[in-house]
Amino acid sequence: MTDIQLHAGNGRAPVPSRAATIFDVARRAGVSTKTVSRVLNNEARVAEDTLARVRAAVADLDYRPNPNARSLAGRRSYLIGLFYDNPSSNYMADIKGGAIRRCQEKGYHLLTEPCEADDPNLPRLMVGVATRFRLDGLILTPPLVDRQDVLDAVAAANVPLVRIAPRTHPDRTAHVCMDDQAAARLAADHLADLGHRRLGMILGHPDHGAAELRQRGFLQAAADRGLTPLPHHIVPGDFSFAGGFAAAERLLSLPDRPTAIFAGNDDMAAATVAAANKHGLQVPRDLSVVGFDDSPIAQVIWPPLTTIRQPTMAMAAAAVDLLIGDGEREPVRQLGFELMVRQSTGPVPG
Amino acid sequence: MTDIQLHAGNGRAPVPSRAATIFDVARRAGVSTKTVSRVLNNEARVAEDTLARVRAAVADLDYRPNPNARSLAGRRSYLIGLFYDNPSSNYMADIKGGAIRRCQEKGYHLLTEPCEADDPNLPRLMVGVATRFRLDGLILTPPLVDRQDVLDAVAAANVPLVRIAPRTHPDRTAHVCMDDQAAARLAADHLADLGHRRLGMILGHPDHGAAELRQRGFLQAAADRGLTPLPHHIVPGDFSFAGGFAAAERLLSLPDRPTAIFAGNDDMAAATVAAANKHGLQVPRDLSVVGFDDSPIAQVIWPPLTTIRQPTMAMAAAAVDLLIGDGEREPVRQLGFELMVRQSTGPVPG
DNA sequence: CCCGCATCTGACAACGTTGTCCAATCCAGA
DNA sequence: TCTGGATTGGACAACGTTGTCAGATGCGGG
Repeated sequence: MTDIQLHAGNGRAPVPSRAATIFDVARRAGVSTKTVSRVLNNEARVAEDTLARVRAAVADLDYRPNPNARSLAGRRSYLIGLFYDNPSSNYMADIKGGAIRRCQEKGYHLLTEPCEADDPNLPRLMVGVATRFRLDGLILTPPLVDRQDVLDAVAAANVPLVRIAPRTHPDRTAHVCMDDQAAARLAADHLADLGHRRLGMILGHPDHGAAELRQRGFLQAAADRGLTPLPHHIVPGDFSFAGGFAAAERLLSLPDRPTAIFAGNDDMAAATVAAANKHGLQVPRDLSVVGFDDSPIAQVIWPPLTTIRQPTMAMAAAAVDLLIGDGEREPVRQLGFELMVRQSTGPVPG
Repeated sequence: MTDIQLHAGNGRAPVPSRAATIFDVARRAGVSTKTVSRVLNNEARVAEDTLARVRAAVADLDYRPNPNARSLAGRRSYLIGLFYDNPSSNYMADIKGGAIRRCQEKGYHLLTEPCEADDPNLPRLMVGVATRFRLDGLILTPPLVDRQDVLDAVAAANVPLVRIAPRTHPDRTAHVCMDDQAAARLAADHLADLGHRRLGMILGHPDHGAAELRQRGFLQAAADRGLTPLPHHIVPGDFSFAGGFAAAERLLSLPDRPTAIFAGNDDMAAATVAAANKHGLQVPRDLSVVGFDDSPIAQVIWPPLTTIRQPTMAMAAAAVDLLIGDGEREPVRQLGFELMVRQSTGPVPG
């Protein structure tokens, strides 16, 4: 794990009973508290040796500023809020994980706040939390990202905001996204390449912009191949396992059921595999399934899912970066994707 | 800024541009800020009508106290810290979900902090976060719960602590647990009842107390039935899917492979099912599998897992309750369990 | 009618930091 | 040597709440 031991023996640093304050540091360094504050906040114009003395004192005392006092006095809280209402716990686990990790790296903390996507009070609630905690920024995930009243309220309150995978982005507000449409095309192409001609799709939640883009890419790729999926082979879903299972059952009960199904996300793809098993169908011999996300679930079921790898953790990390923002860069990040061919897809039966 | 409402119309309460402070409330109610504070904190001895006036003012202004100021001045932060280093993201998702929900109900917030279980600096780090944020309490999950240096440091710093599923609890320190041993017995009984006699087990991570208890219960139940599992049918695991997969492969490659496997948790049980599929074995026809936890993964694979339902979310919620504590109750909660018979177990083959 | 004891209320000082603003210092150039 | 601008340091007031403690008020009994 570690390559060099930091301290010998049990010579562990003692845990101080009372945390050091800025006064302790100032006294030890022989400067005023304000100067310590300058050093801590990387303000310019602190003499070299003063800086070194303060740094040393900080290290000696293991001093860390009290975040409450800091955000009460200043305008920063070193806290980022993540609001979400997403049925896919796999997706959210990746989002949270990516955001938390990056926050830790940068000395920030993450406040995760589940909420109700159709709560009319959402703007008030979010702005309330943001202003009270002096949040340094807000991260929104679908479908929250497309609620105009929320966006307006957050903008009016002057709270920095980064949206993940928004449907619309009229004025280049900060967001992180990927090319869902191209990715869906790639998935459909993969199925067509394997010889499948009766293609089915389980759509995502209609409130998510990505759902629409994935559908569009799917249809586009099919059209490019001269295929026209049957209307009743395209069924609604909601990105949840349960919803996907019901949708898959409908598709698989059809007399002319598709030989390949593209599910709007991995949860629904896993549900499709489960439904196939229940119907005595073997994947990929009797049915090919492609998912989307490459979330943990993809490799935890059998057969492991062929899916589009979406860099979910990286997207969340990028969102944090944009918020903490060294400011200069473009407030938009588009990340890449990749088709992960595993064992849930195979040649068309017969 | 202004106290005149800016927009009328769509009926929704407007989002104020600047949050109201305790002064605004005090002025509106015609009392001092201290009295408002009293009301907010449910202190005794506030006259009925004063109380009503203040309550009304609070409601009118949609006032919520600034948490930073609150925790800077007082001793509470309305923040609870959850530290963890657990390989099962399914288990942790339930823990976090249960804790967050209860926190929201009680007006608290949750700070989730992943960390390294073998970091020698953990005590210092945890106490640091706790004192700086004035955390109202700490929740620890396995294997963190059994690090004596952490427990000592936290106790010394006088930070309330609740442990989830600790291995040891010498002095009745606050904790939430379940009877892992009895639950494991139940699982093994179920397999024996189905006629299985060649029982295998994939153990949990040795640093987790629960792993040991589950093993003990398993062996006990076997012994009660006059069965003695072969030593090489009991293989180490680590509660992760990957670890479980490797362990399952070892078991399934054996010439005298078990006909039923009890996995230390659902992640490893799912891995066992996957490994069986890979080896061309059909579950439950050729192999029965029992998991532990009833985490989301149990119903997301095919066949759905027979498993022990552990009330993980309820345990996390109980931990929050103990921390917020109306103080009076016993600082220990033991929650129940249940065998969920689904489709990964069946009669012994042949 | 006044006293004393419960009850209730309010002034003011923390809490630990940052922002504002002015003072001190340093140095080059006149 | 003096001047003025550039640079660095420090005193003090926020920030919004709670804790302390003394003061105001009401009420029953002497």
